[in-house]
Amino acid sequence: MEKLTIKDIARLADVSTATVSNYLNGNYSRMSEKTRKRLEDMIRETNYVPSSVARGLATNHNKTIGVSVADITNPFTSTVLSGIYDACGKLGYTVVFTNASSDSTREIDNVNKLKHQEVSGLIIDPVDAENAIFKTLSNDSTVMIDRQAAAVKIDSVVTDNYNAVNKFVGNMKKSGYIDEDLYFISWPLRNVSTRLERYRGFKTATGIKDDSHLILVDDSGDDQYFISQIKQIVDRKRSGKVGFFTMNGRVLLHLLKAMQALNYRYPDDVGIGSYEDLDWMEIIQPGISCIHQDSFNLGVTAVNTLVRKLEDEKTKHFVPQLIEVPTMIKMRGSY
Amino acid sequence: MEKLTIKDIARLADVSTATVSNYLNGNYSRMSEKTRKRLEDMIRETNYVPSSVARGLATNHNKTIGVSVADITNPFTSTVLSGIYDACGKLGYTVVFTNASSDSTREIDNVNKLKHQEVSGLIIDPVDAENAIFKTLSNDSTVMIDRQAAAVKIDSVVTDNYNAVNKFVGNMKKSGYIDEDLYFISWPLRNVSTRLERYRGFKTATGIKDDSHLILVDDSGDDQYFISQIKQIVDRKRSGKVGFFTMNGRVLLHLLKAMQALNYRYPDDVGIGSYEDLDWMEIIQPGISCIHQDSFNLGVTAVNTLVRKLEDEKTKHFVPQLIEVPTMIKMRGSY
DNA sequence: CTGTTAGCGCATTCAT
DNA sequence: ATGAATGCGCTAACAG
Repeated sequence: MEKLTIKDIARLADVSTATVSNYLNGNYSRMSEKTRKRLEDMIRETNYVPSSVARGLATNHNKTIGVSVADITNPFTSTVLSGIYDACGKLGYTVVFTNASSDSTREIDNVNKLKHQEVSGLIIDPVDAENAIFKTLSNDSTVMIDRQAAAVKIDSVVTDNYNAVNKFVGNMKKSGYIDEDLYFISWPLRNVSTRLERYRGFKTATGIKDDSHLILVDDSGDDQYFISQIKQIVDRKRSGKVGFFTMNGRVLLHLLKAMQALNYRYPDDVGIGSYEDLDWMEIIQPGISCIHQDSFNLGVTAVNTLVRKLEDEKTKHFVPQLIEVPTMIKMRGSY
Repeated sequence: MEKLTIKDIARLADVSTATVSNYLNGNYSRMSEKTRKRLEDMIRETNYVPSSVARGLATNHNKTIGVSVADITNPFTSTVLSGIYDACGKLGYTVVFTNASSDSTREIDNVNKLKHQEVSGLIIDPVDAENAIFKTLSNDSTVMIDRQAAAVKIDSVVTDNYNAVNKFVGNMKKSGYIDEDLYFISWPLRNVSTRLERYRGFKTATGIKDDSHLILVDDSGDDQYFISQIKQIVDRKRSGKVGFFTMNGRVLLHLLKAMQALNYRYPDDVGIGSYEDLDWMEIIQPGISCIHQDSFNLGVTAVNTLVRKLEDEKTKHFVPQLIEVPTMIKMRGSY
């Protein structure tokens, strides 16, 4: 199958390329009903599809959006990407994909590459929302996802981290946990907005002002120190039971590992709650009560707000907005 | 920042665009050492990057590869994609991403879109490897991943499903399980090569010829029938313990759910093994012994074999190959 | 309503 | 060693 060009179609339909071009772009008012039909048939018969590359060159707008994700391996991220792809498809956009593997340096490379790739717009799920590279981006053609910068200069689509945790931990209190025996477990905060916001929600709910109830873990090294902290907390509990809230699924995994090592069981020995809802959380015994986020919708929303900006010719220099996507609490009996 | 073109560089360096073009393409033999230096400096200073769109139009080879995955939400898939992206980056290729969401119809759309997108090559993680659409693709510019067609017409990079399961189940036998009490749990086979191959490995290991030891589940509906089957099998066991091998992580999740319902515990009441290694498998108590596949490497291998074909001008019409990536057995005490 | 023409940014002969 | 000219496939005035 040789590739047809607009010239071929023009010749076959006995019109000029300009007319074909107009047809392709829906400018039907600029041709007779007859030639329109003729082109319609011609194109269907020949299965002709215009070259998006050539079109991109001519219009400087190729209907592709560049995506940079922090870590595609994260189940949250892949669902977001799924939403992005779906929404793009519906709007006729192509997505070129980029992955930072949680490395801020690679994130910079990715954004630069994407900029030079001449994409129409950018969606970024940032490793580091404060990265200087983002200051080189215009809010007119980019939106951020999940993590927001302290000073939002670019539209950001995020989950309602603060409110969700505030409410969830509030529920824990209602079922008997006291402030002094509630703890927030997280990756090192490192100025990452999701962590900060969720923690802020925890602090509001418990009224704890200092960081004495903040426990940190990370993926590197063993968990010896972490395990000893958990033990100490449980040993010194003030009330009947300690309640832990983990910042996400992987942190929860660390907690479960530690509890295993210490031979603690939930919900009897301690109570557990978590941000993020992963498939295994409803299978293990008992299921984990958690905050479920609609990550697919996050992706869709990002695309829609981006494309709205891209295709809105008149108004430019939009004022940066923070768009919060609601979450859902799933009760499964882990506290 | 306005965008520079090859013309600007030519003017600034006081040479013709042809010379700049030659420089960009590494044809240094076609210019003096002096102008070469000049261009080098010029380009660095101005931070000029040639337009890949324009280049694509001119050369009809845009250094982008199109990827169609069956389901980006699958952790296996996202790791593969990660490998694909990494390898592409190293080779200077861009990836345009497409997701079928396990829908064979969408897969067709994706492939068509990609073909018309004028990508240089295609990597496909198929929903249905037997899809007729793949017969329209040339082996010279595409490779398949994970699932293979019965008659391999396109290079396919897969894990060594058959051998891995054969060996794993063999190990189960060595530790006491008898053929009659070993069962293979799977999604409906539906001609999906990974399922067929893994099942074949199971049959070879156990010597069971018929399908009496094949149990099917799926994600739709409740698991009542499945649960009753499990119960029946355990009730009628011939030896001390029944051993189950699940075809992948999600199937394992169904089994665990059923066992919970039946109040069975592993490794005491029954033994468990699985294909696929997910993070929660080493956390739950006890950990799940399984077959770990290097999915990242699968992606990398796919890209390398694809790009080798794309850039090998002389030989075309390669003979389709089946490339097997080795797996690893992780013992964790679930049987 | 329809056709002509001049680019878009780059690669590639063919001259010089 | 270097440059002028032409074309890749399409869009966008501008004519007619």
